[in-house]
Amino acid sequence: MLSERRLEVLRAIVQDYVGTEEPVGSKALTQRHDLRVSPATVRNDMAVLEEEGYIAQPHTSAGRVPTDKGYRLFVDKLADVKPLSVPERRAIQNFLDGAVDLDDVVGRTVRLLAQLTRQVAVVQYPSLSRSTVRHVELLSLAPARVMLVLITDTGRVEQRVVDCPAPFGEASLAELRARLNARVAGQRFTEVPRLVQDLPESFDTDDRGLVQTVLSTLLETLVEETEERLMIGGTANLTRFGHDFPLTIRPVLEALEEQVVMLKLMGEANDPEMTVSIGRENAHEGLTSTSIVTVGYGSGDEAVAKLGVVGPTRMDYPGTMGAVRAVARYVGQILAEK
Amino acid sequence: MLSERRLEVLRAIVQDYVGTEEPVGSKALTQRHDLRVSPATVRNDMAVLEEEGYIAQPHTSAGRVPTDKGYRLFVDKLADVKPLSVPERRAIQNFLDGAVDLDDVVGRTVRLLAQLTRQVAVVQYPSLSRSTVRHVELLSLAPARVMLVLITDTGRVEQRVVDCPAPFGEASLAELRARLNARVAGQRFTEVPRLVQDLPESFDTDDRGLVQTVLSTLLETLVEETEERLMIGGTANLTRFGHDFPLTIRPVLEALEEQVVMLKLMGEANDPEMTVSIGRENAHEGLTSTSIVTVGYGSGDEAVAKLGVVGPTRMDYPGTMGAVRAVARYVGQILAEK
DNA sequence: ACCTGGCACTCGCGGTCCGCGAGTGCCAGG
DNA sequence: CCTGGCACTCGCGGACCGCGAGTGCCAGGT
Repeated sequence: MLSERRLEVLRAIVQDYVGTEEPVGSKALTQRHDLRVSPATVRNDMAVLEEEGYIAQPHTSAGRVPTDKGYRLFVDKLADVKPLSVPERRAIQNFLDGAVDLDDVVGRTVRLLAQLTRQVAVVQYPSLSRSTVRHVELLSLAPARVMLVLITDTGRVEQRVVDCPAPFGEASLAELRARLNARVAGQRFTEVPRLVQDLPESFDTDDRGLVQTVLSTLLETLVEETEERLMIGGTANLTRFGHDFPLTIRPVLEALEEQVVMLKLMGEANDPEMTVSIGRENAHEGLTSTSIVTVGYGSGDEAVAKLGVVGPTRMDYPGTMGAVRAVARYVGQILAEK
Repeated sequence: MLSERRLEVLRAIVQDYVGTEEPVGSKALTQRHDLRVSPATVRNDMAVLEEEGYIAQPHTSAGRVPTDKGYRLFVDKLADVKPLSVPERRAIQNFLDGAVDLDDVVGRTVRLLAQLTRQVAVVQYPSLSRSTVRHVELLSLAPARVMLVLITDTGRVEQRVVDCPAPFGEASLAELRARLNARVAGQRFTEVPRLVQDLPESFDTDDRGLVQTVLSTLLETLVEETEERLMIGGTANLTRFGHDFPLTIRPVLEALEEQVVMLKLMGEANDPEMTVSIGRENAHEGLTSTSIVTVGYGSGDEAVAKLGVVGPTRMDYPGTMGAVRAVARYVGQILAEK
């Protein structure tokens, strides 16, 4: 176990390095953080920290730089989440309050988060898997064609065109619409399959084809749309990454564009409070020199989706974590109001 | 006016520079493009071309590089749009055919275009202003609350919640739904205001409040949604931009994230065939070292939206233009099938 | 009038060399 | 266990330089 002072030294190294982006030496450390000991002592501590793998030297005779393991310890033990200032909070609220629909809420959240953290922001659309059905609408487009519209309580609307095996009457469609809604309106998505299971049986044989086709499309839509989508913003902030540009930035941009990748990574972030995934902890090659801060948000007590930021491992963790948490809270409020 | 051979020299310079990314000298030119003249002659031609502003030297004693004006001439007079190969065409079609809904079509188009051109792709959602109403659906959510769902012929669905001044009966709502659809279904957006103008008068005074509120929300939605949105992809290709990275790439990323900026730029591209905006011709600071190739696409004869790519001024214009045009055509076909 | 080979000149690029200084490890003494 | 001192390492930035690609110009040929 590391002594109190050594932890203090590690904390100082992380803070300085994050600030200056340059390897930090023993002398500079003692000057900027009154550690009450001499550079020589700090050097010994640093030797130990290096031995243990918390810091490393880019080259002999250079200062030290935190390793992934060092950041890990910093985040777990040494950093306090930095709360936002009052004006910042007010700005968040004002900005989000102007949103008119779900797309707008997500869009504003992304821009906000990117601006606050000066990093790349990623916001997942509220998941459908935990939401409920507000209404299912069926419209006949042609003798054997139905448009199915699904409206959720988070304000999302999905629509599909269904081709039926045989023509059907307007009355049958109205009947189906009524009975379907009676069963599923207000219910959770996950409940729907069970609730509609015996619905075809209660219809005339003539209409079974229609009913079954519509239902299977509905269930498909529910499954498909449970795959979340996300919005990304602030990629311009990647340019602040480092000097060794193209090599670092390219795979990051590629990963960000692969929504599947991001969804998977965010899916793995399961801490109810907040998850920080550092460097090589990220299960994706292109993101091994980035850290991802993720937190869940939701309209009520329950999280329905996640949001977060992607930045260099060398980032301001306390500040970033504070901003991410604050934004998640306010978005939750906004969604609850809707 | 420039002689035939000088134009030929300019074309050769553009082609070589695009290929090698390095200033091209007189000797290399004569070797790679049998111009049937000696390097010295080419040098004289180059001197003239430089005098006229079509090419420039980065430094004395370096090769020549095309200027914006040079690319302009190249695109206008010297370049033939390069058609895609058969396998490429087949791949496009296969890829786009798999799309399930409008979002998917746009998403796939973006990825396709980015991959084909190896540049940043921008695709505008089909504009509502020229589309027609397929159906308007009204659902009562609460005694004085209606949900309005607008379905367009391009497959887009918009929804709004309307709060009415007073409660209303289910029958009134059905009545409104029927009459409203009778008037606007199949009609263009732009016609809708005229068509519904006298609708309130034909209802009982009791229901006028409902009718008017719903109608005004509908009209609002039409206006709001005429503001187009767009999808962007392939930003990772920006890393191939050049060596002087951060300075070039940053403003481009910023511009791309400002949808307003991109919409404005695309809006200015009014050539029915294809528009190429080169370097400083772009009315946006951050994009003065990029070129934008834009083309309209649509489900029928008429263009409903635009798509294109953003890349360095030093891009393969014939190839890019060919890819952009081909993709626009296939997307048009897909939309028409829906 | 135009093209061409020859020639002197320019100048960026890449390589080498070197001194400075920040940073280190170690040691002996408090 | 901390500290000041000391010798050592080594990356960085600047100075220097030679190569070679590229140029402009000129005189002679067609």
